[in-house]
Amino acid sequence: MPVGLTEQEIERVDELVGTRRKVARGMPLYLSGESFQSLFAIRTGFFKTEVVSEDGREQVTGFQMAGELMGLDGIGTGQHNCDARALEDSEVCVIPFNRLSELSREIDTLQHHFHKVMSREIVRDQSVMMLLGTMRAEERLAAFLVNLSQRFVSRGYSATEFNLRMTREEIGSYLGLKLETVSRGLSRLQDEGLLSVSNKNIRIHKLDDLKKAMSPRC
Amino acid sequence: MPVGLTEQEIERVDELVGTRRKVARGMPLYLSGESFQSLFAIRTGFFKTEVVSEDGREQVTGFQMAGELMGLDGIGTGQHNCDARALEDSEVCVIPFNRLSELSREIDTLQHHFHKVMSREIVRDQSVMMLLGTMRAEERLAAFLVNLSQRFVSRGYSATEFNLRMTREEIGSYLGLKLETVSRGLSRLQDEGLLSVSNKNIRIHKLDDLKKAMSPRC
DNA sequence: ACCGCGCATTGATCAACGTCAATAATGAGC
DNA sequence: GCTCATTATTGACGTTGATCAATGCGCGGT
Repeated sequence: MPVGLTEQEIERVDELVGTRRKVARGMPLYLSGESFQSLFAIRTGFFKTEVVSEDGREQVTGFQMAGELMGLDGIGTGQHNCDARALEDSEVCVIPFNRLSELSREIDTLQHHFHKVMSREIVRDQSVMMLLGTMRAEERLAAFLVNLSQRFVSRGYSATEFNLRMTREEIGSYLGLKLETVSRGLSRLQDEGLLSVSNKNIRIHKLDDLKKAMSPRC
Repeated sequence: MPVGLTEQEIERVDELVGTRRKVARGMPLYLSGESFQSLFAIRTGFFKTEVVSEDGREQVTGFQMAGELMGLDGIGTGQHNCDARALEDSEVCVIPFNRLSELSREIDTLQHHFHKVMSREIVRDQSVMMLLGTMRAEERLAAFLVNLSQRFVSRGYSATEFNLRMTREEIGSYLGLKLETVSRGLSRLQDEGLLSVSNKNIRIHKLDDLKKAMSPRC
């Protein structure tokens, strides 16, 4: 993943990425409480991460797609702090964390890259906090769809047509809304002509207006 | 901060912490957009961090007290992504990030400690996401006060009596509530006999019940 | 291909929280 | 110590999104 490495360094980073692991749709990659040993880089597929609080509340904390790194939350305690579950048949690279630590002591580009990835995860979480703390239901939905669109396009897929891999309930959990509110919100965005929804298929007609819909109404 | 270092290592970590800096109440430690150079460890005082979105929305993303580290969000982009502002006259240690990087390549205890701190920040942010996404107003307030209480007690202060350094509006921003709702919530917790509020002074009478108030009603 | 269950949509009602407003209390600065 | 601006409290009312409920649809699994 990092750039600017010598041939030899690239080789060593390659062998760091030990094994691959397939995860069938619905199956966990790891569960909260399990001992943390490795990070996981998604090769193909789609995941959700979910935290469960002591009193039984559940919340989806993120959706991860190809190229993204999972498991960073486990470093602090040595145990995973959330469940990671595949939303479709997926494959990940297993990155043993102690080997990553060693190697990043020798290759400073790798070290720097790793620190940046962690930092960006913090910034991402803070923008979700902002979404949950200040946005209204329809704004949250618009922000969610625009974010997905951007991530798809940066992977070479269409910015304006894609399939949701998650249910309305999972979207709602992520956005701090009930599934009915998600459904109504999508219908409303459709009525406004910004997009078409057919089950999990989304076609965005007016991406600019959808971005505007992230801001407070008129 | 890390433990288990040799004499010599401790010395080197000490000289890593270059200078100290005082920040008067209300003054910024750093602002969003400023070039990121250093992390800051709080020696004394109290801070808030606040993000401002493009469309002008503001949200307090955290309150930091002595011993806590600030600035991690800047590593990813090389620019600070939030404003950090002192809520009372404060003093911080300036930790130049490139020197920390170098030193953590040589002292693996330091490296590991730093990774843990970043990871815990991610976990903390996720628990705030859960608070914002699933809790009701009074539950959020209870969780906020219990969290403050725990952090005070771990610093040797009273778990049951302390002064809030922030306004109702700042609490509300952090908890995704309006200041009136915060005020009403505190009054309600007082009516229920769980605590006494007198402006910024909080006395918790029933810490156990306050913890229970974090869970869904009855 | 079919079946059945999970998922989605939509409506009606309600509670929680936001908004607007008026007043009171505090404390920072002179 | 006084004053004024900031902060906090409380009430009345409005809006948003949750809840409860009923129906329809689609897709995964056999």
